[in-house]
Amino acid sequence: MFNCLKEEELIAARLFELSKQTMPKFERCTGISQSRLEILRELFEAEEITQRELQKKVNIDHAAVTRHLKQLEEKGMVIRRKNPEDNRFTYVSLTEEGKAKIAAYCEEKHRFISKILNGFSENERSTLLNLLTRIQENVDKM
Amino acid sequence: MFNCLKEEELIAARLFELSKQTMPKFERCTGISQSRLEILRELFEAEEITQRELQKKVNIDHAAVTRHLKQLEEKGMVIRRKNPEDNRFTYVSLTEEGKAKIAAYCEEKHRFISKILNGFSENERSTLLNLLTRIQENVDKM
DNA sequence: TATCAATCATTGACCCATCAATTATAAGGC
DNA sequence: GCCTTATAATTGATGGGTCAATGATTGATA
Repeated sequence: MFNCLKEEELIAARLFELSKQTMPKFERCTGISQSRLEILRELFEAEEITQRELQKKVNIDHAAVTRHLKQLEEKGMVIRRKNPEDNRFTYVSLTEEGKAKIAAYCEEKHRFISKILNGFSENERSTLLNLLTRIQENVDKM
Repeated sequence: MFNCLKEEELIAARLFELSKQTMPKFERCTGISQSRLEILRELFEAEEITQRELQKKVNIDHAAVTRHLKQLEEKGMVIRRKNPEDNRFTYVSLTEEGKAKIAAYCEEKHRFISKILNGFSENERSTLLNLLTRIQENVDKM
């Protein structure tokens, strides 16, 4: 009746199901959430970066970024300081301790992803990446 | 250094990004969350079903199911009654009002999904579905 | 120069998910 | 017939996300 069994619907269902199942498993396996690890990785690559810039890169809400950083600061992984030229901006950077910890997280993440894509050929991987990228483009347009 | 630029990592990043962006857009476009709509669709197909069975089908936590149903009940879309043979179980079913509303939601969902998969050929869709299914199988094994 | 608009960061209110603990009921072994 | 065990549902604590409102600072302008 609702015509919900078409292939399109199945794809959407898979995508949804996949993220629903994968997110919590990722956290259990790696010991950190995907968003938080993404933040740390951006910080690692940027050396020092504005909170605003960071927010644009990881693409989650301002508020969520603020809260992540606050917790990371409490854990001693991150330092924040105001831009002396313009007090509205705050720069964020990793502490040495923070940098040291990231390696292990990335290692776990890497292992996790390999398991998920187990059995995929080179060809299949690039096909998949291509298809996902096109979906992403469609979503961006909305 | 952390070897995070491999294709595998890009695929994982896309998948994550996709779900992060799609979920909120889905809700804005359709007026309902994916999980809640999934619950309603299961109820529609099952006529009457145990909360436990429903939980297994939609594959979210018990607690979340309870809370969804409570809200759906308050909105008059759902009715719950205890199994007289075994009071531990509670049956859930849609009200007439609930049934009436689902059609519109599914319509919106359908439109949304079509936009997301815009430009995909029949072939590409089945390839994608196949690849996603294989990822799902890998995730299930973990 | 005093004010208004723009920008960044923070906070509060809310939604949805998880896990762990609790409650209620049923069933089985002694 | 009681006590342990198992199962369903609920509740509480916590984490992560959104949006909307607020604060703080800066820059432009009348």
